[in-house]
Amino acid sequence: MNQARPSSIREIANRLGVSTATVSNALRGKGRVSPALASQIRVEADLLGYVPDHAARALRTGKSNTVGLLVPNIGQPLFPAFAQAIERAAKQRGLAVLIGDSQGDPGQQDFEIRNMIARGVDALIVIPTRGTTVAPENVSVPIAVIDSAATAGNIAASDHREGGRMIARHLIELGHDKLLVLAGPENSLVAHERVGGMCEIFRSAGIEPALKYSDASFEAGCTLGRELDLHRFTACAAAYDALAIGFAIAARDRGCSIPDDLSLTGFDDLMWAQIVSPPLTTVRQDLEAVANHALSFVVGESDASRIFPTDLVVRRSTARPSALAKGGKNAE
Amino acid sequence: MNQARPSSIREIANRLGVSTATVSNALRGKGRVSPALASQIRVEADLLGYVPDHAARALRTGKSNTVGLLVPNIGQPLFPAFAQAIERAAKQRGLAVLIGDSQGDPGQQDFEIRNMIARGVDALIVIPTRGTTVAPENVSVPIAVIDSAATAGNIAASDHREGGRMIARHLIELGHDKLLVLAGPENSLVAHERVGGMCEIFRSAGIEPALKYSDASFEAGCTLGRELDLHRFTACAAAYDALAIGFAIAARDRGCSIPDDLSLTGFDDLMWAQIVSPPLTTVRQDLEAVANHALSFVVGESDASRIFPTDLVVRRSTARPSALAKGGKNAE
DNA sequence: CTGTTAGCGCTTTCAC
DNA sequence: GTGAAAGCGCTAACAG
Repeated sequence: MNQARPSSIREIANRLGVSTATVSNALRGKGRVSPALASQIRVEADLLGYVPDHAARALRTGKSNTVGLLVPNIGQPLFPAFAQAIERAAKQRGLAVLIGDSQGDPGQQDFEIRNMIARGVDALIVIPTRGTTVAPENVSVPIAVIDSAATAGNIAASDHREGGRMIARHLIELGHDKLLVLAGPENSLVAHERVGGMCEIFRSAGIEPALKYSDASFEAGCTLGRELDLHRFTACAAAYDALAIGFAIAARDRGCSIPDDLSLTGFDDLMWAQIVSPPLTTVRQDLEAVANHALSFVVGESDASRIFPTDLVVRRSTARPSALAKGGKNAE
Repeated sequence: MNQARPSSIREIANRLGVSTATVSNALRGKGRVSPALASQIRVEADLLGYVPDHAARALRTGKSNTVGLLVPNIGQPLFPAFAQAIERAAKQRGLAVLIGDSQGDPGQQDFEIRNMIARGVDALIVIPTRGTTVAPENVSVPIAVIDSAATAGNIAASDHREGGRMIARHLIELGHDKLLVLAGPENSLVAHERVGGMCEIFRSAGIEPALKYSDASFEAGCTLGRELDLHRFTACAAAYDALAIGFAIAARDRGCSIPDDLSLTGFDDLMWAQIVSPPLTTVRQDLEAVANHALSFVVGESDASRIFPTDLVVRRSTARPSALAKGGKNAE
């Protein structure tokens, strides 16, 4: 079945006794070709199953119609969802996505950036690994950094800070006043924004929350849930769903009931946030919008940095503190 | 910072007064170049920050050093883990990965295959969307299909059938005799293998399990857990972790305690299988090995189809049926 | 050992 | 409207 050499523009040209330039023009609707000839060429082209050679075109035009996407760790929740959103946005624009995984390693991240540029991507979309900065200087392709409003060079991100505020307001409105914040990694700007937003609101309500830093992982949440003195708090706000879920499991093992003894919130609205029991009150990002803007930027449709609103998703892991709502479980 | 045109092989050649061929040879260690000249060339090359032009090389050699990876839905658990394994295996061989998402749509899958080939990938790795076949005929690049031993043209897969047998043996050994099997989608070959393996063992033990087909999703598991008559069974074996987890949640809501009232097993060992309560007995695939073989195949290091063993992971969701183990919870 | 030459398949002036 | 020709940057024959 496989013809050794796929047919080229020249083959079409020869068979029709026209020039390659005309074929090229006809097939791309550029230049001026008589409608009759043009359609004749198109017919011949798909008769031969002609497919333009990508490398040749890229060499000639200097554009590969490919973008690189660099994620910290595709195995971690949320990044796949991001990748999917980016892929969709790219496909929509006729771009392909070269994927790279930094595996949480800043060195790998640098390497990948170089590597992708060497491979001729037209643009780069980078979700930076924690604690790294991506400097678009010294580099010949547009780079969109997706992280947080506080990140230098950030181009598209969710409003993590406002998300934090929403969570905090929600807890305050329920009447909570003894707050534990699982703040995630100290060097994560995203976590820093989320926690910063929460603390703004707590403090303006005259509450000083207890902050606990840790990894963003489920396991870290477990550890914290096992070790902390839960009785000192009426609510716990985590900077990541994974953290909250780990915390919930550990807390339950200790006989702490959520939300009766302690309200709990997460952040990200992972698929699993609605699955755990009780389903988690959390904040959802509009990944589609973020991805879309990142692509708009790198293809030059937009030149601004944008921050996108998030949604508070109230589920059953939050309730009034039991001291206020005596006898009424899950009171709204 | 950005020099408009990155320096080419010719620039190096001119500056050193040698030919481009010599530079090319020197830089790639091919042909014969005197060591002195070669090192001189290398010095000049990285002085100029020379980076070979990928498109030009691809055009000339006909190889892009890029593989396409096509997954059914990167947003679904397990596929990200796969993608990561493939990416690692590819990077190891100096290949980049162009990622495509079929979004569960056979049409998209076809489109993506064509598209990637048109983009000049050297090879394709396809995890087929349920109910589809990928015919490597009519196509000019090697394709490795990753699915199941029963899939036509499969090149690398886990031994889903033996995994099913392991689960079944484990349940039989515990003394279960009233079996419910959540069989997943009827048109999934992977599910079919898993369930087939389970049933082999159950039947040879004289047990006829009840089979329930459904989507592979968490939600489908919930529905089944809500609707089925749980008292008729001592154990439930699901073809997917997601299904098992959904089932567990729904069953618990109905007051059914796992594993006391009902043992439960999953399949895949998702990150969440160890997180749910109780942690799920399940089967783990060696994704790394599967990914690696798929890559070996497409680069021509291997020409065989291979099936890889799986591991039974026993956790706390399985126990002896309570009728046998009266008074002892979680008896081993 | 090193240089010359001839393209890979395409797009793009520029002439007709 | 159409064609001739140049050349993107690289590698692979072959000649010296």
